[in-house]
Amino acid sequence: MDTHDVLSVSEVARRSGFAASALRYYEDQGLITAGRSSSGRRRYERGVLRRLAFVRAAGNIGLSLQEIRDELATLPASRTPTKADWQRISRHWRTRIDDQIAALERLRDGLDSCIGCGCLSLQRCAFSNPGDIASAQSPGAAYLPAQLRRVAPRR
Amino acid sequence: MDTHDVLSVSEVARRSGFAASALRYYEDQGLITAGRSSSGRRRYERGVLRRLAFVRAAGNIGLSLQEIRDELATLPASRTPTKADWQRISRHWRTRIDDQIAALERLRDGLDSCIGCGCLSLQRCAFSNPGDIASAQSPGAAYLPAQLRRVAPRR
DNA sequence: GCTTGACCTCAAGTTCACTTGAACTTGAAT
DNA sequence: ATTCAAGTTCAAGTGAACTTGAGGTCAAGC
Repeated sequence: MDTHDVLSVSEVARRSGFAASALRYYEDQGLITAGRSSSGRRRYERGVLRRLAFVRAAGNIGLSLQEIRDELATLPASRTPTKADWQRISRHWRTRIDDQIAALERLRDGLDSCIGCGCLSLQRCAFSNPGDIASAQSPGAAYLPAQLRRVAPRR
Repeated sequence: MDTHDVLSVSEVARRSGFAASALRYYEDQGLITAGRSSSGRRRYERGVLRRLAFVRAAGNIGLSLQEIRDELATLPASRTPTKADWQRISRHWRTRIDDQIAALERLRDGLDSCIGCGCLSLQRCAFSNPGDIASAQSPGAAYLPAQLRRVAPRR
């Protein structure tokens, strides 16, 4: 079924869990590459599965396809990534995840303090203060990291 | 500047931090309401600022506009929400945030274990296992709650 | 009386990450 | 020989959450 370590679209789709259309899209976007058979069909090297697993994992921590492509570009295209490669990337991801967690914790704490103080108006509440009201003593809406945040555009 | 406790679009935009176009959109979507002046201009009651702060906060924890509308609908439209109203909602949000944090922590732990074990292939790694490889001993990609997850469609 | 600026409506555009559909070719099996 | 599944390209559609643009109204200030 697998002639020469080369995979068809449907095989890659099945084994990666991505739809064939997504694979074509990713190729279009430069995240993966594929060779062609004599009749024009895509032929994937097995390494593509590693890249796709990477894509999924990166997506799971909230990276955009653009960012994923950039990060994939830092992995040497052909050879299997070294431990150093992986550690560099995972440090990056780890930081990102930590930031997200910290942001959510701040959000939760803000919510808790809102319950505690019973400030129902939400207007002077640090939890969602968008810069309303002259008494801007709160730190503003700096609870979430950019990717999660929906902030009042400053002024 | 504020005649009779009534606010213009630009005032609400400034004080809520939402663009005027967003305010019109939210009205269209039934998240807020506005009266009209004799010449057809929007006239907002001050309460709209509370609702908008609510919208922003809810958006920050990842609720869709649809969900926000549903939750706003559980607040009695006219009167100021009671402490009980707020506690019911905030319990809901609190749970949601906790889930998100827990999901990210699992993701981080998965990442850490990947660094530890040096499994560069990402293929049998629980961190991003998309269901590839017969040795499906890992729990699958159940790391993130639905809203954050990008899972391999099962089969 | 005229310009300015704030406002109005409604349709269409934007971004992201894909999916869907139409129209066509290929390789293998019956 | 024909039928079928699997593949191809390219254009257009999807949905969420808005924004932008065109074209028009209205009240106030000079």
